[in-house]
Amino acid sequence: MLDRVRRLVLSGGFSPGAPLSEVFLAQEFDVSRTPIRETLKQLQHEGLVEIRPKVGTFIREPTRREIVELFQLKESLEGLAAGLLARRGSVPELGVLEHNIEESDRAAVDQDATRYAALVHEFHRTIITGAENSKLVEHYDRLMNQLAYHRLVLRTAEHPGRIRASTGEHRAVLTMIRDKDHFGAEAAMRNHVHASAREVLTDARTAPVELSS
Amino acid sequence: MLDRVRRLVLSGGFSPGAPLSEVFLAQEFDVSRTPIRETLKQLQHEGLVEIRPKVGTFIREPTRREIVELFQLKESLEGLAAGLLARRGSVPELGVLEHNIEESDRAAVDQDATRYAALVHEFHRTIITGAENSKLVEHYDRLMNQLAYHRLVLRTAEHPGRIRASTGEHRAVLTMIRDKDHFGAEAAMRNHVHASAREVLTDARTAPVELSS
DNA sequence: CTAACGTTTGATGCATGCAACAGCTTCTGG
DNA sequence: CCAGAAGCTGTTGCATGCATCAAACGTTAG
Repeated sequence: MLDRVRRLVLSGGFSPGAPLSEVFLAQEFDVSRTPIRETLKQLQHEGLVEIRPKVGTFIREPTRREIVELFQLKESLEGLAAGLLARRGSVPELGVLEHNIEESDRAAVDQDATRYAALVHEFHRTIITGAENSKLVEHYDRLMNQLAYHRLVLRTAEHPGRIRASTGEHRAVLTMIRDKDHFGAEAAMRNHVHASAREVLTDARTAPVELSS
Repeated sequence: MLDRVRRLVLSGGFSPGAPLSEVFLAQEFDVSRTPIRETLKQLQHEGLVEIRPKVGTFIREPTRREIVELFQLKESLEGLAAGLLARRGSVPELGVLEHNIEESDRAAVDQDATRYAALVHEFHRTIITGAENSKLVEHYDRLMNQLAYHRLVLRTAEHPGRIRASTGEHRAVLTMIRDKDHFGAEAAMRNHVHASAREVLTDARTAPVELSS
């Protein structure tokens, strides 16, 4: 139930601020209001919706400031993941990551933005899960849900210049992991996420952003 | 409602694995099962309890591995916070932190472990909130809830040796923040959390721990 | 015309009741 | 004495109904 409602919210079918009536969702999923209510409370806890008591539930649009905050967190968490992965004894993910970058390159020259975005997502997620820290995965997922990934990133993926820079940064991260340089891997990943965040934030709107330094 | 039940769980009145019956909690707080159910679902999402479908809700004891994972995250998040704080233009928290360390020193010489632990907690929390990143605060709170702070840390605070080392590390962090050395502040904080985690983990049980490097 | 007020409406908040199921207990056949 | 099955019990899962309240609307006095 939770996943189904979450998917509905993240699908983008509703514009931010749109009301999510309990009775509507109940009819939509053919259940009673009770399980819907439980679900909405959890989604509120995830930051995806806002429940105004006695009024209703609304899809939450993160403010620009919150997006900056989320990217700061993303940078930290992904850096941690890359470092942990580089520290592991054997890293069976290396092959997957290598293959992913090759595919990404191909998608880049084909200008296939959708496929490229999917590959980038897979690259990052492979590193997160490869860190073998289940709590990190939980926090990361939570983070990415709030970032409403698709809306922001898919738009960015349409820029060819960004595509090239991104695969280069991915290669840098991969090299550090292969060399078991956990300090370098963390730095490379943080640099990559930082650059990517700056790109997304300057692209998404016109207002200037200070992400930090 | 959520806070009340959470406090009850964190109070330590129930041993890990103890069942949390909905009807019991409903009577305890003099409400019906419905709001209790909603609350438990959220606490499950926070990782504090485990809901076995059709069976019941139980207080969740994190495994040793999960505690290690949580400390890895803690190190990363607190490092981020210290760095962000050091980057801020003006840092009004400096006075509070300075005062806190002085009080901590006093509590240390008095061997007042409880007061010392409270001050340490306040020190860390001041830095977290001082980073001015609301999402970071959310994730941090979530993290600390799962760590069942009191149980692990209060025990550690009883070691005088650790007390002295800890205030020293606190001072190092504070100095870096005052100097606006965000790189150093992050490193100092991570070092401090790492050492503290190692202390807690080796103290809590007898088994050896590899936190990382 | 405007501002304040009462009314209406639509939603949530919660209590309650029933069905369904996991796990334990007990009974029975060997 | 033991293994397996049947039922028993306590719990959750969910539907439903009523009370409550916020916001919108219309009404009326000034």
